[in-house]
Amino acid sequence: MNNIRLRLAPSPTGFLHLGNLRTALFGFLLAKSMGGKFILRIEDTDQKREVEGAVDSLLNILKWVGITFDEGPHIGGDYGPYIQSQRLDIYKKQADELLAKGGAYRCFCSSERLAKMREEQTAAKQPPRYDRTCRNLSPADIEAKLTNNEPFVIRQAMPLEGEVKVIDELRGEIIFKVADLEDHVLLKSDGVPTYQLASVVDDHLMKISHVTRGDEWLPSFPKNVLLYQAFGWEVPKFIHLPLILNKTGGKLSKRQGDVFVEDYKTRGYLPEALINFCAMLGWHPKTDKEIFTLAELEKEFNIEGLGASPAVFDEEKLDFYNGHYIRQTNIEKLTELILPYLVESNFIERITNYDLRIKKTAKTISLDYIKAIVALEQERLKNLSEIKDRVSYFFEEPDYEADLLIWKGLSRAQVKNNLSELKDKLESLPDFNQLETATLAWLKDSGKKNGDYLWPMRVALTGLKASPGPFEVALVLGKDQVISRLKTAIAKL
RNA sequence: GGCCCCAUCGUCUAAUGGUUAGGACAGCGGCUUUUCAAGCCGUUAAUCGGAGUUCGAUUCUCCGUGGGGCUACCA
Repeated sequence: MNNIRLRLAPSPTGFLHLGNLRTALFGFLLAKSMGGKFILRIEDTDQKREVEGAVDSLLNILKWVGITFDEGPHIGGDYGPYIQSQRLDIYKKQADELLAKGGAYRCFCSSERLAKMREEQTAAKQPPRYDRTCRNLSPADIEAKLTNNEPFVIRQAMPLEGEVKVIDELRGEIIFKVADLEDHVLLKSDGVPTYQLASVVDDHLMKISHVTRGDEWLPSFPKNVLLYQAFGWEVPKFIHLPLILNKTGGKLSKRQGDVFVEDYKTRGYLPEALINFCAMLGWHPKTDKEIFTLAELEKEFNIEGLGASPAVFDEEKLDFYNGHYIRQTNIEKLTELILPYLVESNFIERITNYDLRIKKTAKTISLDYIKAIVALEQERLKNLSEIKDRVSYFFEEPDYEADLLIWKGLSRAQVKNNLSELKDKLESLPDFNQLETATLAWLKDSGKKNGDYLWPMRVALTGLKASPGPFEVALVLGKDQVISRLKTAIAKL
């Protein structure tokens, strides 16, 4: 066992979106590929933004895509508790220690004063920054305020001059001037730590070896490094992952439509597709291979393949992956996945588990009937929910304009005649299961053109411009339905 | 405004101080064919701009430009 440990540290403030999923995935894959552990830690230090049930939904959706943890609030571990709100005493102790070491100081400034200060700074075209008033308070002053029960926060005391060199694994060395760093708040006046304190303390105490986080944290990276140093702790490796952008190059947000993983799930995207797609967004293997299962990624993922530039999320490529994995799925499983969509769109109802019937006609149908339909659509679907727009004709008589029956170059009368001939032919078939070979042979022998008969037949059965082929549809529908629909079509002409 | 990050086909990306700048998605064309899809074959399309280093820069440096992020007692 090595000492590689990575963590996912989400705030329970809502649903997981695609960007978070990718961050989670990369952390997980990095941990697994290096033979390390992956830990879940809940960062709930902002009680105001917390959303009820967010942790459960997060756990569910991660489980659905296949991301698992070795330690976390739901399974325990040697470094718990794994929920920050249950670690308040730890942060308090560490903050006091830092106070004693001189790496931090108490600040008694009121939020009113701070607001006014920032206002003045902005007006004077100065960067808004804490003016360090309380940094130079005498011990006597502090003692007096303390006995007076004045509320205070604890701020990190940044070095006054020089620069900080930090190393990001993807970008290399980044140099910050210490003068640009603010003495930010570490511990709020209610005793709850800010992210800056809690994450550093926890990453150290939980022995995290590689910190993966979004690159929106890059500006506070030097402060974090300084904090590690002030504590006298070793700085872990940092990997700041680039953001995912929407097609217009902006930040992913719910205003742009579906960004939550849950949304993709309900629209019928498979976890395999989401995983493969996210993995290729910012990571590339050494070869040209672009199709990867989670298991393969767990072996082949690496830091070297990671890029530092932001990536635009392209749903067409996701569709490609999803179509691919839908085609890979075996028919039993696919049927299982698609059944709920058929129920939801009121085509069928489930009396008991596999006791199915067509809703409109109350006709009982078998699971095999659904399976046959799914088999026909499998190679056409880009996502599961599309099924509802393409298979209505299996559950009700199709409704269409008579003109649709007419194949190019034929007259109405010819089509009508062709359909009649075809109907007679099919009716007289000794074995309906042989309809394809029999019909094709009949057309060929009598010198007829396939399209002149098969297009009208297909439309008569489906009512659609585009659909699976007439023979496959006919076989699923059964002889009686086929003859009946042909008659309906003939009557239309 | 200040600080920081990023920059190769429309999109995701590969490559190296010397390549016909490669692959994938999308697009387009073809094959197949009763439509659609799938599959196969082919094809259009890119190194942000300007200096510098160099025999040679897409690659290294600088300056622009563009995009993004941060700038809270949020994460």
